[in-house]
Amino acid sequence: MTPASPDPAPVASLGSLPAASPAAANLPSLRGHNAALVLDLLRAAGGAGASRPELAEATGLTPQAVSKITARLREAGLVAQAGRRPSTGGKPRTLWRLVRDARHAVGLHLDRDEITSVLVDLPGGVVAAHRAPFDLGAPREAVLDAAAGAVRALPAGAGRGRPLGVGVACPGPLDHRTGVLRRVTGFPHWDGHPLREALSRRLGLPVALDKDTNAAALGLALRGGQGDGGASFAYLHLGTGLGAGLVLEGALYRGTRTGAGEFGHQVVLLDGPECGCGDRGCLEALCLAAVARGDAAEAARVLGTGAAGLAGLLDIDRVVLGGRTVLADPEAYSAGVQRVLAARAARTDGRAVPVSVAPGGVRLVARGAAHLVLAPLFGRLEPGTRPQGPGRGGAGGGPGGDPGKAGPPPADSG
Amino acid sequence: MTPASPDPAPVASLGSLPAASPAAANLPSLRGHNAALVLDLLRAAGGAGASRPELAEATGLTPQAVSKITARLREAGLVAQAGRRPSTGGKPRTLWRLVRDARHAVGLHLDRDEITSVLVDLPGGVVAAHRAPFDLGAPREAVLDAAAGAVRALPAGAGRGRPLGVGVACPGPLDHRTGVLRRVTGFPHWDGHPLREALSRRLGLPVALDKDTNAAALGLALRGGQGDGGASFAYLHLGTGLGAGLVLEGALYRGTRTGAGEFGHQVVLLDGPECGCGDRGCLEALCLAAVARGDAAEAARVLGTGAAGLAGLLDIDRVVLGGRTVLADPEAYSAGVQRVLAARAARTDGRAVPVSVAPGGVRLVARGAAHLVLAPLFGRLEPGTRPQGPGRGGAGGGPGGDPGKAGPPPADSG
DNA sequence: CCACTTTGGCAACAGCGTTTCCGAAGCGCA
DNA sequence: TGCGCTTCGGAAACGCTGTTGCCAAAGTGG
Repeated sequence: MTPASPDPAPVASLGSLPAASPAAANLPSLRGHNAALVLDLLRAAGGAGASRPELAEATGLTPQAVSKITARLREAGLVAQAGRRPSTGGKPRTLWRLVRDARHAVGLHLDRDEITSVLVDLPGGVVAAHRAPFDLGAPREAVLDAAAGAVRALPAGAGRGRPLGVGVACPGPLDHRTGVLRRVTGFPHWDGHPLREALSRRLGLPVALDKDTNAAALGLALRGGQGDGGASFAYLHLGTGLGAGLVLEGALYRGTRTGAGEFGHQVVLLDGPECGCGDRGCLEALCLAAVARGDAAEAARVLGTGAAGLAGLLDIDRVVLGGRTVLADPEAYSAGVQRVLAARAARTDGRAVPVSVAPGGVRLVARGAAHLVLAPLFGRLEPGTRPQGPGRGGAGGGPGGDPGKAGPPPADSG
Repeated sequence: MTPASPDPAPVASLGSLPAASPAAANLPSLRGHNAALVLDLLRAAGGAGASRPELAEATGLTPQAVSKITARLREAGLVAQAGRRPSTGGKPRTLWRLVRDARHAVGLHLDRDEITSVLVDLPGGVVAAHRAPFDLGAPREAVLDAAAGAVRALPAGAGRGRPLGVGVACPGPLDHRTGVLRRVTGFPHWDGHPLREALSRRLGLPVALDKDTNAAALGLALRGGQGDGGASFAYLHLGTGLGAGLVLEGALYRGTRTGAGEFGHQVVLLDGPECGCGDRGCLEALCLAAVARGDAAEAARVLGTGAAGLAGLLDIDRVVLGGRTVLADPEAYSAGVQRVLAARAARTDGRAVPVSVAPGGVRLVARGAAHLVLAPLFGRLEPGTRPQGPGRGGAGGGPGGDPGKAGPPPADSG
C-alpha cells in the first residue's frame, strides 16, 4: 500500500484516482489476516484455550490451514499448547492458548490531574501499574517528562524484552491518525502539538494516541469476554465532561478525524440553559447541573435520554457507563439510565438495551490505551502507529500486519 | 466458509467459539476482493475511465497484478477498453471502463401510497423507470401482485439477460438479514412477514430487502461522485416521518438488526410535547408540528439541531436532506439546517459540515434499492442476498464474491 | 533516424489455503 | 487384552494468488 503521499495535490487534473477505501490484499496480507483472526479467537477463549477443529469452524478455514497457522504462531512464540479436551471417542483435541509473556504493551492515561500507566501482557492482563498526580496544564516539557517517567516507572524487565509500544489516551479533541493534539478543552497551549511524535522520540518506542473515551471503549471491546465479536456498544463517560466511545459491529469507530463520540453536546432541551460550548440545552450542561445539585437521579435520567437516542440511532447492543461521577454512585446511574432505556423498549419492540457500569475502575482508560498497541495484533485495529526510534523498524507489511512473522520480541539491550 | 448452521445451539457448553467477526480469507476470496476493488475504482472513475497504472497506484497492487485482474474482468465482459490517455513521453496508457450493459439490477421502492421501480445498469444509471399508485396497507397478496407487476413493467429485454436481482426498499422497521418485515408503522399486518422470500419466489430472482432510508443512503454513497471512498455522511429523510440513513467511512451502517438510523425519536426537548411513539419531545414530533404549522424555518432549525448532534457524535463529513417535505421547499430546509451547523462549527474548529439536498427526486430510493443488488459486485456491501429460484444458483464464493468469475449474464430464456 | 521513456505482456516464482492420504491416539466392546 | 471405530493432525502434492524479472511495443523528442 502506498503511504499517504506528502505531496499536497499531485496535479489532480488527470489520472488521479482516489485511494481505494479498503486496501488491496496480497498473499502476505492474507496470511496476516488469518493469523490475526486465529490470535483473536484464542484471545477471546482466554485461559480455557481453543482447539484446532474449533478454530477451523469459527474461522471457516480448513483444519489443515489452521494447523499451519498455529504452527507458525507457535514458532513465533505467540501461542502454546494448553492441555487437551476430553476425548469424544477419538483422539483428544489439543488446546492452544496465547503465551502470556510473548508480548507486552504500555498504556498511558494522561488525565487532567492524574497520570496512570500500566504494563499489560499479550492476553491483555495488567502486569504492573503506576499512578501519580499530574497536571496536564503544565508546560509541555514538564508533561513530557512526567509521561516518560510514568512509563519508565513500570518494571521494564518483568516480561522479557521491550514492550511493543505505548498507547496514550488523553482528553480530546485530537487526531489519532497524525498523533497531534487539538485544542484540549481548558488547555489551549496543546493545540497543534505532535504529542505522539514527541513521546515516541523521547521513549524510543512506537506510540499510538487516542481519546480517553475511545481507549476505554476499545479496552471494553477486547475484554476477555466471549461472543461479543460483532457486537455494538457505547461507553458513556461522565466525569468533568460527558463523552462517549463507540464500538460498532466489533470495531472502534473514531470517525475520519477522531471526532466521533462527541456525545455531551447533543441538544436535549431546545433553547435550554447555556452550555460551556456556547450552545443551549446540551446533554452535558443539563447532566452536570444535576450533578452539581446533587440530584443523581435527574442526571441519570438526562443521561439515559441521551443513551436512548443513541441506542436507536446506532442499533446499540448495550450501554456501559463510566467516569468518576458515575463511579461515585454507580447504582443510581445504572438504574436511572436503565429505566429510560426500558421505557423506550416498552414503546418499541420490547427488548431493553442492557446497562452496566464499566469494570476496571481507575485503570480502565490506561488499560484500553495499551490495547491501542495490542489490538492490531488481533486484527482489531489498523496499525496506525508509525514505529519510531529503535526497536521494530518500519518493515511493517500489508493491512493487518503479520503477527506470525513478527519474530521473537526484541531483546532488551539496556 | 461454513454457512450459518440451522441448528439452534450445538451443545454450547464446551468447544463453542464465537464465529469470527470478520471471516477468514482464502485465495478465491482474495481474488474476489481485489477484483471488486478494481471494479469499484472503475465505477468511481465513470465514463472517463482509468488506466492500469492508476489502478495500481490506487489499490497498492503491482501493475502486473492489475493487468491480470483487468484481463479477467474483460473476459467476464464486465470491463472494456475506452481509448487511451495522451502520452507523457512513452507508450500511452490504455483506459478501462465498466461495460454499461454487462449487468442490470432492479430497484423497487414500496412507499405508503406509491410504488416505483427502476432498471439500472452496471455503472448505476437508470435505464428505465415505472411509477404507479399503491397501497402498502392493502392485503398481502395484492401488495405482492403490485410489486411483481412493477418489476415486470420494466423492459426486461432492454439490457440483454435477466437482471442480477431485485433490491426492495420500504419503510422500516425490518430485518435486512432475514428479509422479514417488522411492525411497519401504521401497517401491523406486515409484522413478521418474510417479504424477501415471498417476492423472490414470485419473481424467480434474488431479492435484497432494506429500509428506504438505508437504500437512499447507499445510492448516494455510490453516486458517480469521486473521492468519497471513505467519507461519512448522513441522509436525513423528512416525509411523513423522520429517519436517517448512515454511511460511515464509506460503508452503509445498518446496525446489527437494521435498526440504525432511528433519527426521529431522539429527544431534543425534555418533557416536551408528546410524540406518536409515546415519548416526549422527539425530534420528529417537533419537526412535523412545525411543518404542520407551515413554519418551515422552525422545522429546519429543529432538524438542524438533530443534524448537529449527529455530526458531532459520528464525525460526519456532510449532511444530505431528502424526503417529500424537504423537496417541497428545498432552499428553506437546506439553509435552515446549514445555519445550525455553521453555528456549531463556529463554536468548535470552525469547519462547517456542508449540507445539500439529495438529487434524484422521486427515484432516489428506488435507485438506491437497485444498489442493494449491485453494491456487492463492487465490494461495497456484503452479499446478504440469498439467491432463490432460477437464475444464479447458490454457488456463491467467499466473502466479497468474485465478479470476475461470475461469467456472462444468464441468457433470457423467456 | 535514434535515444529515451513508458506501458504492458510472458514466464518463472514464492507462498497461500486446499485436497488427499495416512499414521497417531484415544474409546468401547468382545 | 485385542480389535474395530472415531477423531485428530501431519506430510505431500496441488491450484492459484500476487510478485519479480525480463523484454517487446509504442509513443516522444532531439
